[in-house]
Amino acid sequence: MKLITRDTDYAVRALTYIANHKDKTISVSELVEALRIPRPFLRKILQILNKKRILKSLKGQGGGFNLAITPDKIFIADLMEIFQGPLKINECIFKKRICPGRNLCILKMKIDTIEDYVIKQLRSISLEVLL
Amino acid sequence: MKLITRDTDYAVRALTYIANHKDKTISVSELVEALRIPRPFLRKILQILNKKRILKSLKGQGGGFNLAITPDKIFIADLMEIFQGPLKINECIFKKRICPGRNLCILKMKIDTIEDYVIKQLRSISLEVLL
DNA sequence: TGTAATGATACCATATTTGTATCATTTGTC
DNA sequence: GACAAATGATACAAATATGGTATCATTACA
Repeated sequence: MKLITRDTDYAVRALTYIANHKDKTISVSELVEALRIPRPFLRKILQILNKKRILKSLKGQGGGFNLAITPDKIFIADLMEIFQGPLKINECIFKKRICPGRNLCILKMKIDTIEDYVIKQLRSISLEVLL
Repeated sequence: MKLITRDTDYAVRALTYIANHKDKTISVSELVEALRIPRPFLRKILQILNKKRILKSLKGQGGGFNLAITPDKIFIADLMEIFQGPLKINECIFKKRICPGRNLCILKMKIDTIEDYVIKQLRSISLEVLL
C-alpha cells in the first residue's frame, strides 16, 4: 500500500534541497550528486515541477532550477496530485458498476470519512514544515 | 491510490453475502450468480479465506462455504492484511537506503501519524457493521 | 462409482511504476 | 559566431503489481 510513490518522494527531496540553497541555482548534476537519484528520472520530475510552476528553470550554461514559490506554499498534497493524480484514497472500486448493495455503501461512507481526514492532513504539510 | 484492492473488495462482497445467508452453505456458483465476480478469481479468494480460517469449506456435492467466525469478529483491516499485506500505508520508501536527512524524517513522522489513524479506523469496521 | 463440489498450483494479460535514451532548444563564454 | 553546458520534449523499455485463467488433484454425497 503506497500512499507516497517514488516520484513524489524524489520531488520532496529535490525541493527540500533546492529550498535549502535558495540563493543558488541548482543543476541536475548537483542534485544527482547530493541525492543519489537516477539522473534521467530526476530530470523528468524536475521538468514536471517546472511546468507546474513549482520550480522555475534556467537553461544554458550555469542553468538549473530555483523555487518558483515559497516553501510555505508548497504542500505534500500538491506534489501527490501532480505525480499520483487526484487525491482519492479509495480510487472507487464501485465506479463502473451498479453499487451492489447497501452494505458496500456503508463501507464506502466509512472509507470516505477516513479519506477526508487523510487529505486534510496532507494539505497541512508544507515544504516549509520539513525544512 | 488504492486503499482497497479488488480482491479485498470481492472478499467483502462474498463474505457479506455468506453472512446474510448464514443457515445455508454457499457454493461458488451461487456467489458468481449473485455477485458477478469472475469465477476462478473468486475461487482463489475463497480458498484463501478458508486457509485463513475466516471461511470454512465443505467439499463434495452440496458443498460450499460458511463463515468460520461471527461477523463481529471479521474486520476490514483483517481482510486488507490478508490480500494486501501488512497495513503500512507508507510502504516505506526509506527502506533500502540511509535516511537522507532530517526533513524527510519529519515527513515520515507525519505520515506515520496519519497511518495510525487510518489503521485504527480500519480495525473498527467489522463485517457486522456492514450487514 | 460417477459427479459436483473445493484444494492446490502454475500460468498469463494488463496496467502501473520506475527508469532510460535521444534529440531539440536555449544561453553563457571564449 | 562557435562551442559547450545546461534544460525541454518525448518516445521507449524494464520491472513489478494487479487481476484473472486453466488444470489437475482431492473429497464426499447420491
